[in-house]
Amino acid sequence: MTANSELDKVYDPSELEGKWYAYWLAQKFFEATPNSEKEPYTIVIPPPNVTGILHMGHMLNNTIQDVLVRKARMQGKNACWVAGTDHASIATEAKVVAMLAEKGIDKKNLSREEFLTHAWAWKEKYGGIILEQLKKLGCSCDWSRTRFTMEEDMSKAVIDAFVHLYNKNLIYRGIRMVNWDPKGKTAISDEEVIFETRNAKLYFIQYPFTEGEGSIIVATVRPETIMGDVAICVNPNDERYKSIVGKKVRIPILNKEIPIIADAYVDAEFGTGALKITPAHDKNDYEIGLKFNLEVIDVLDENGNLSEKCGIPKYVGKDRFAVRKDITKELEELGFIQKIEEYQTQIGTSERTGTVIEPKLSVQWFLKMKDLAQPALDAVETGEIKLYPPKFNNTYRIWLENVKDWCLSRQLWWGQRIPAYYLPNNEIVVADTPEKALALAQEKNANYTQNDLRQDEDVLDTWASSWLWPISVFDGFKPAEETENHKDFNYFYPTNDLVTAPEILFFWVARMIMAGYEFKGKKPFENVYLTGIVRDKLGRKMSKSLGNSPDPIELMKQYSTDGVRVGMLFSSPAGNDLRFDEKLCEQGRNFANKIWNSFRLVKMWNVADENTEKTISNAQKQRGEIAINWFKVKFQQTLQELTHLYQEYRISDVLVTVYKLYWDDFCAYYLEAVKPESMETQLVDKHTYAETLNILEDLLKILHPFMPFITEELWQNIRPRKEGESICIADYPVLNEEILAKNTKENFAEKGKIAFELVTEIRNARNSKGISPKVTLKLTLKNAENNLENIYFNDFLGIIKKLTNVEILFADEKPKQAQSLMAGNQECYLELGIMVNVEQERQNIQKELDNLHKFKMRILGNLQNEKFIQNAKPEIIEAERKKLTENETKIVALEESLKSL
RNA sequence: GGGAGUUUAGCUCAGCUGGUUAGAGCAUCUGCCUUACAAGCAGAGGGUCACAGGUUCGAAUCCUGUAACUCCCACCA
Repeated sequence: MTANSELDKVYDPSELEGKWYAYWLAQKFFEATPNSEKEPYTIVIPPPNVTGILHMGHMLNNTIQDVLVRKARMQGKNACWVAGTDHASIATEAKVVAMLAEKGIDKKNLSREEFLTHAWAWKEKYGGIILEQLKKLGCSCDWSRTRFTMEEDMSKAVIDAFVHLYNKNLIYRGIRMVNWDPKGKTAISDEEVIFETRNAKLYFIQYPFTEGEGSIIVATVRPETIMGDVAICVNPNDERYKSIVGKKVRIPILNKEIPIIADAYVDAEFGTGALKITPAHDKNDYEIGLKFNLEVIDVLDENGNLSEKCGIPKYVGKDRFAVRKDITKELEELGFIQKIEEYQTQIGTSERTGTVIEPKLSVQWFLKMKDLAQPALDAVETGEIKLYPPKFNNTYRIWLENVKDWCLSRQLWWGQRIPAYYLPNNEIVVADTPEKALALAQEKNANYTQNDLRQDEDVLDTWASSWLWPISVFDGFKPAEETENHKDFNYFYPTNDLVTAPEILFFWVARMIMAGYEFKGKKPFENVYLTGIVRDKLGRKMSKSLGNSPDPIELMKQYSTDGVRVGMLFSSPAGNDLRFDEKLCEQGRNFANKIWNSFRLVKMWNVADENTEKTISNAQKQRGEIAINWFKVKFQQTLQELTHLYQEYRISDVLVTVYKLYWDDFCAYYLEAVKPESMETQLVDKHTYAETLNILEDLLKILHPFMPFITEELWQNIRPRKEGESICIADYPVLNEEILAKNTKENFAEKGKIAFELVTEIRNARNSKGISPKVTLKLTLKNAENNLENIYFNDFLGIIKKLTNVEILFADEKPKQAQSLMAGNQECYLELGIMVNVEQERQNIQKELDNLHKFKMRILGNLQNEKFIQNAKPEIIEAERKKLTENETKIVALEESLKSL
């Protein structure tokens, strides 16, 4: 009875995954507490939106984090991966408003408190979904540390930070042009505006001169804002208009007089070369308005409807786009429209609500960024913080050098309310609690009571909490006495690696760096790994609206979680967009299956005892011995490579390297070489068996960060394990210099390479002649002294025999009807047992000789070139000479075979 | 408009400071139900390294120009 029958032929993850994840949690393997004897390794998750559900971007991102964390944990570090969610003020508030609307509740009819009650209820009900999904992905987060950016402590940190910055005079209130989202009724940041190319119309409107005949024609896409016009601007060098600068025109319909001014900003080539200046509704116009000290007339209200100020009662309260139509019609009827052209323009829309953004003047809170940016700039410049790939350094620098002040306020309720209080005389006090605010107020006037204080209605931008994330998750803002003198913070901060999408390099990464230096005088992390964007096969970004994103949970069901994790990481180097194809997951699944079956094979074997040991042939034992030596070297060399690749964060290269080691070297060569001779007894000697288990165990360990579930299952079954043991916390293999040194002496790796090349040649010859692998062929090695020691790779002869089904002979002469093969410098003859087509064989050899001669000419071209000898590095010249010798040996051998045909 | 990046096999990507006859995986083709795995085994074919110049003994690699694509920033009404 073999173990074979106990194990399924196909890897079935359905029960394993849940079982092992539960075990890991129960054993608290992922929980980390400060321990001065262990080196910490910390990652804070980029907190997904609390409204979020897992998408392919998360899959990529979190798989990478888990690989890093699991590896660090196995390397004995105190690995701490902090998870949590972001309150995402706009997105969440939008969802809650929509949910309420479905129930027939209008936000307008709710008080702030009522609304927040609904919002919290919603959060409690739906907020944790994504975290549960991350567990499915196998993420080894310390769930006991899960945070939410709006929980009390976290919010307190945000408020404290605000007060700190305010007191440093870095926060100010200003009238600014902001991107107004009329649907969300909030200002949004530049980064949240998406420009879309849309078809629009360009209206050519006449503004008649106040004196004399004629008019100036202005091209605009926004006729509904003419009531907000305060000037017409032309380029000072524009010959057409030079004479009229300083004159006045009348706004059609409104009949208001405005001046013609000149400024170099205006492009004479565009439209008519005349621009209407509407400071309240265009950023550039606003700038010009400031320069010329022009009035600002805001003709729109917060809903995007025309306001009282527009001066035409019938339009007041009407939607901006409706008014555009109406006013166009009216202008046309009155003859003010010269023409209307079709026009393509970039229109800013809100990332969150999709509405067309309205540039709007409003009072907002701003954070001065210039000083904060400097340390962040330096940190990356000096390499104190490293970005992977480094190509992002440039983008980062340029952005920070031109950083603009950060608009902190949002006209929403879901978020941290701005801790600013207005006094009856409109003075402002800022403090973290109403009590302290009152105290401050009373310094101004002792008679003030709490009732005199009116708190600002706005909340802070979501990023005002996320930028503190690496600090606040470790309670870095809490007083020392509440946190055992910042025990967690001091131990886990600065964190090690941050893994995130390049889209939020500025929103989030740069700001976290600023916050780190500003509040703690220390960087928040050392390395930033920027992932690529996950796209579909056609290169389109995956999005809900396109419906081109697969459901990650379904994928994991179909291909196993390990399979999908592998699929995500195959060929997705840092910073490169990933063109996702389910084929990749299939490949991952196949790999899992391969691993599964290699394990089955080993499980089938029976270990020899004292009695049976002697029934095992020496040949089998010898093969085992050589294969073990060879593979151990191979493993060490790979391990060396992996260290290097991990250091450079080349995660997919790590995966591909391990994949090849497992599939090609371990399965195709090692296991095939070591396999028992007798399929009845399946006997292997003790030594081979023990070493095979060791090798398998090491392989599972280096695979574990990528494929946590299958590796745990197999690791648990390799040998008996005790409760509380796990591959999660097993020691990651360390480099063994001894094995590598031994190899330099004995050349296992190189000998194996030549031997396996010969194997391929033999198989190829067999294959091309259509000879079944079952037929044993004769392989004769040319060997003058008939001395095994003369053959460089003699240790591997047994393995060659096993892998190719040949009988190995020695002779000086080439047997009749044999095909010549070269293994390194060793000439071999393979008898295929069929008539060799002499002419065909001659041609083959001749072709090979021609190639060798061509190559020889190239080498000689170098070696006979004086300049090459003068300029090339000695080791290059040496290499060329070696090539030449090898080339010549091969030529001699082939010429001999040609003669003997 | 400004800046950055990319372009290597049918596809996705390696190729570090110039020095093997340019590599891998997938896909394709051929042959195999060979005593773990057909989600597999064995083997093969496939590239003027985007294009044009230049530097060099030597260029996928460095320089210049051109083209295509991508991203970021700005936003000509």
